[in-house]
Amino acid sequence: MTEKNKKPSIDDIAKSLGVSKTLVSMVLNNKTQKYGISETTRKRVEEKIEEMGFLPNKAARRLRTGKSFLIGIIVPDISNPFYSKIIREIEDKVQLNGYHLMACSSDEDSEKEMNLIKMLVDSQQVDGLILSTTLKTASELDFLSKRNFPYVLMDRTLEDVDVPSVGVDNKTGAYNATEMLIKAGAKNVAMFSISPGYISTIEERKKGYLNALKANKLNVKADMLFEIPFSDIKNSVFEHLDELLNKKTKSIDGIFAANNNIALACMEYFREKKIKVPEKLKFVSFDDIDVFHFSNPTISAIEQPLSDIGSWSIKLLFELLEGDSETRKPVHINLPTKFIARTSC
Amino acid sequence: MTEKNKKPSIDDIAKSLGVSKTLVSMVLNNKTQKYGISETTRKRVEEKIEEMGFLPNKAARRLRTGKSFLIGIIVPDISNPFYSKIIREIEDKVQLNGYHLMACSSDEDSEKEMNLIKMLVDSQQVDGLILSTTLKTASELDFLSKRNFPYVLMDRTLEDVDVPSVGVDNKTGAYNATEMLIKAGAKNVAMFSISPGYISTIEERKKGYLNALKANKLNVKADMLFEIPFSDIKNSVFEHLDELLNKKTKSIDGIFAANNNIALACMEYFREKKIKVPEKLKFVSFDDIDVFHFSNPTISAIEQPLSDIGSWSIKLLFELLEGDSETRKPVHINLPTKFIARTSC
DNA sequence: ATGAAAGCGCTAACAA
DNA sequence: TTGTTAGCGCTTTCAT
Repeated sequence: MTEKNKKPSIDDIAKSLGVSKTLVSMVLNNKTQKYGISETTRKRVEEKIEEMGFLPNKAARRLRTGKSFLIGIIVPDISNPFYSKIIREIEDKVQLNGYHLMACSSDEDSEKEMNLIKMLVDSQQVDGLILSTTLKTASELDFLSKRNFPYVLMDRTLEDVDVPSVGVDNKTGAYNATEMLIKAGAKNVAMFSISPGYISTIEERKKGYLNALKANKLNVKADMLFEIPFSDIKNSVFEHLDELLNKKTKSIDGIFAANNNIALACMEYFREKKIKVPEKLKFVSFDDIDVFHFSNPTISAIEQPLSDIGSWSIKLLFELLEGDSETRKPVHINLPTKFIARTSC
Repeated sequence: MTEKNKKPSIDDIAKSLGVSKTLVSMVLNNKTQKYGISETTRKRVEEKIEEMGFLPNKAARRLRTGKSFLIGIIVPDISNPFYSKIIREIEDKVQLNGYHLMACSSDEDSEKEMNLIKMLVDSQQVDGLILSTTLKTASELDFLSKRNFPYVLMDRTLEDVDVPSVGVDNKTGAYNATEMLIKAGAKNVAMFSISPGYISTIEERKKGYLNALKANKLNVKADMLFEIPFSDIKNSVFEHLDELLNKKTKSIDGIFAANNNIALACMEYFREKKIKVPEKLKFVSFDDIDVFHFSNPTISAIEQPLSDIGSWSIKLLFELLEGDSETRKPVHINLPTKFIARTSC
């Protein structure tokens, strides 16, 4: 039971070399130039580090410097392909800069999200945060802004918040989607939105939908816009469809699904109940996923530039971290979506 | 520019209460019972903590105790739905125990994986590791075992490794899949495997495939088993299919895809080239994903119990962490798969 | 029932 | 060009 297997510390390196740990630390942090350390000693130290398999203890470094080289990211659900693809993009990018990622799911629950934020910021001490937020108001994030804590909003934004954000043009996307439904002949177009309905992306999509109805002189009735609760999507979608499709009068003939989760539930319904799409019902969804490409019928969808969303988010965050942007006004990136025409409308 | 906004430390709490930080620490760690701290002081401390919004600095705690309450998980690709669903399951479970997750992608690259392991273990000091490994031999992980570092193998296992593992019965799954192809009338069944081919799950699937051919007295020729490189799946699949389907003699009439990535590439080919499935070609895949359920045709697949894989993995890891199992033999969980019959075969 | 003090491994200000 | 030292915030041993 010797202590031989203990991991070497910076002190062990220093002692076995007969130098001070300051020196080792300098080498570790590439500050040999700055302090005019000779090439030879640098090499000697580097070799010893290699030889002993030394890796700096991040906890100690973190405690000392206050920097963790950790980025936190919170999304509603890391297993939703929309988010997992974005996260993957970000993972690759942060690695390049020596950072690492802690990704968490909020389940569309603001309270859970606040807890995650606090744990990431105060306990784990991440250096920055990327938020696809479920929060209602910017004020809930005031404590971050007050501390000057670097974070960016991704996908979803908030009113009156003074931080960088990146998202897509949801309103135009939804407008196009709805219009495509109408052009395909639908006269009675419902939208299946999702709750909480105050989420910026959803609000914009609802606006786009309503605008398209207006622009095409269709009945704009609030009773054609349904909010499906996130926690019970399938049941809720099924109930609504049961009702909407069995109405004697003015049964719907078009549906705009606000996201991929809802679309999948609708598709499940169409399958089970053998609803003919697009004959009986035109259909289009926001968020393009693999399923839409292969399904029968294939599903027209609004595609979002996932990797751009990811890379812009982390780019803006790094700009914040690098810092001299103190006074600059926060950037807001609004990326275009793309309508993918398929057979469902 | 006052220092007011600085986060409170344990010392701040102690001072503002006129007690020692030992006391505060005890309260923080629920050791008031153990040390016989009075209920009243405990309450007083707790209230102050609440009032000042104090959260313990994990870096300091980590440095002091050597425990991070972090679990690392490495999979080939966190955006593959197979893994992202497992990770999600684990995320929920670790949270319950006060742990947090750092998930990383290895891209099927052993070197990258080794680097990730080192960074998670030595630098981030995660308390445990869940590995869906791309490594070739257990010996590469010897340094972990030697240190008695807690980790479990998930999905993929390694020969002669003395740690807990959880996976599914790949051989039987592949056997069933292949047999279904044969029962559906295929006489010339190819398998599209993936490289690196030494991965345990893939090896087992290959064995299952070959066994099924033998058991059904079909030609067992090595030239019907193809290894698709992970980094270039689509092109490789397309090339192989181009060749296999345009042979004058004994063209293939059945394909077993080793995983969902490969299956998607095949399906893409079928679409583009208008290959009739199952008429011209029977098809079945390992890994069930949403796409298979909705596609045209729907794709028969071997379903793996994702949430069980996740929950078993973290359960076994926690058993390791909780510790008194020193001498116990490591558990190996082998979960059953399920054949989902659809129209592709 | 509570406090004092050492020390985890590192960085950075200051000394030499 | 290199070394000494203080201290980041916490837990834990030992005192009281």
